[in-house]
Amino acid sequence: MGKQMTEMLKGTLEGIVLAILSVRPAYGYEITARLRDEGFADIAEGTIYALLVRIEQKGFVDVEKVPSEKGPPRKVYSLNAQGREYLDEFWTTWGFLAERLEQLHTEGGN
Amino acid sequence: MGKQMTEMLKGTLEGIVLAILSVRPAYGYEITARLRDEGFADIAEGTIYALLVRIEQKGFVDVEKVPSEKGPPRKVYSLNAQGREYLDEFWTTWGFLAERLEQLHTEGGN
DNA sequence: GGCGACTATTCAGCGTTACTATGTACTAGT
DNA sequence: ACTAGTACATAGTAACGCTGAATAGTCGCC
Repeated sequence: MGKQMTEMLKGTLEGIVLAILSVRPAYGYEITARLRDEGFADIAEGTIYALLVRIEQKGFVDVEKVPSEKGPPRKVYSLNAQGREYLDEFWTTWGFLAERLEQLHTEGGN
Repeated sequence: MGKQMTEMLKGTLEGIVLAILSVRPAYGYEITARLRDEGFADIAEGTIYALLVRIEQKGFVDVEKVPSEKGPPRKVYSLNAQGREYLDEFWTTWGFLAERLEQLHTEGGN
């Protein structure tokens, strides 16, 4: 992946995953696959799992272990109230940043 | 500043500064002040200076020392061809990310 | 029954980035 | 002198995503 994208994902990837979980619960492998499908081709699996551990420790998600038909049991994550609140803040922060950047982009001309 | 913003700025702050320089050359103190005016209230001076050193070392900017009427001489940075190219890439990367996030935001409903 | 392919999670070590906190230096006003 | 404003610099820290590898379960094929 481009280094630019790597750095840009810092802080936003967490929001992206929370946003995915806000639609419906999901487990790590599934999230990774979905991100790949949606164009984030090179996000490392390890990155997602580490992120999931982090948001669990922060208390943004509830976890349930569900047996899988194929392979080891899945850890299904679902967004809780605290996570939803944090996601709201995320959208606010993102909105501010996106607005500034759009302004800079049109200002700059190209 | 919120921790969310801090993390989100990683990777984008560099683009923001390059975008500012693409309009016209500027020096560190000036850039910091402008960012403050534009709502990035709590960006530390040290952050900008460190960033400027970085983009200089990467060869994205040309530097000229200009005496100031008040205080030490200014280091005026101007975007060069390589920096402009990198800025283009930045906008492409940013555009992709912004598109994905907007999609997620409307999908998520709130 | 052994092997690869797919599913699923975990972890140690690394590089990059922004923040904190502090220091240096020059000018002007009181 | 002293303070405020201008202007730049840097050492140390924390957070985050990536690399690369390990572990473990299930399935189908030869």
